Amino acid sequence: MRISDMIEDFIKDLFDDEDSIDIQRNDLAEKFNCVPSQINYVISTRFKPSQGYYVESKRGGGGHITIKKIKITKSNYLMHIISSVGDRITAQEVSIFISNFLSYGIVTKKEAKLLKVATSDNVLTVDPKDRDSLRANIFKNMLLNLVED
Amino acid sequence: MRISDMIEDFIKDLFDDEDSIDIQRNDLAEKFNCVPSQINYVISTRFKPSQGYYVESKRGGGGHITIKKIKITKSNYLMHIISSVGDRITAQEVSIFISNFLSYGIVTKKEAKLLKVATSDNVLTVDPKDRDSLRANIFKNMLLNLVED
DNA sequence: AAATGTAGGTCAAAGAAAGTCAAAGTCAAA
DNA sequence: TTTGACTTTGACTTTCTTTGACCTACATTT
Repeated sequence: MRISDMIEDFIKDLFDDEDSIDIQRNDLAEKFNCVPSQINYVISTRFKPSQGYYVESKRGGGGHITIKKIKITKSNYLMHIISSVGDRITAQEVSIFISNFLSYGIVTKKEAKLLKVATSDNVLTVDPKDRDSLRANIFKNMLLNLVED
Repeated sequence: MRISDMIEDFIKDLFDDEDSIDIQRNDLAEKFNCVPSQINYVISTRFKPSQGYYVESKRGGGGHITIKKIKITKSNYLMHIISSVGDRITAQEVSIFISNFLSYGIVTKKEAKLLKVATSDNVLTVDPKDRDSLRANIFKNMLLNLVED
């Protein structure tokens, strides 16, 4: 079995009822006798939004990586959307999603506004060729955090 | 947990209904077994004026540090933040803003999560040198949408 | 007024994590 | 048997925290 797979399993076992776990990259790397960056590899390939995970981290003394698992019990509608959105998405497509969310009543008006503004062309002041992938990223991660517990 | 975080929490707990507190740098340092300048570090990273606090101090015998909470209404508060955020902002600064929003009760938990996600380093997959200005943009625009009509 | 003691302030170096990226390796499928 | 996707590795980078040496300001004595 590959090291990456073992690390993946190990991390998934840490979610024992909890829906959020904390790891230290270096500790984990040491436990598995691999380079620290392999932990990043595992996280970026196996704990993606499309797989229902949200990741954040902090560097420096006391640094750590937090992985949150989204419970798919109730509203798997959002989860379904998240995994169906690819690597890139236009503002127009996002806006269609959002109006559907609104009409299904799965987001509030305010949440809809936040989603919209954070993914709008005006706000995403980056090279246009990179905009749709940045937007996809922001959109999916925001949706992850709207999934009900 | 980091010492700096414990000191931050300790200080925040001192605001028990009061909107102004007094501390002695050396006492606090001793309580937490750290060097006095660590108190300055905590204050300068977590209690900045732009984050809704303002700080004054006095040296010499009977010296002390006073930290005051800025008291204003919700939309004024947001407007204050929006105008005080410059062209660039780090994820850390945003995250402090957000925890203040939460403790002032001016955003819901979900809104806080959305703000955080849409401005986090992990999600803003752009050239790091452009990240802080993109973040400032997204953040300020999202806040504008939280201001009550 | 000068000296002394008591606070707090500053800044840079050292330390502690995590992130990035590309090269090299592996392995199955075409 | 070549190709291409996936994995492993490591050098280098960035971010955040901790520490300490030295500085400045105020108060109290002499």
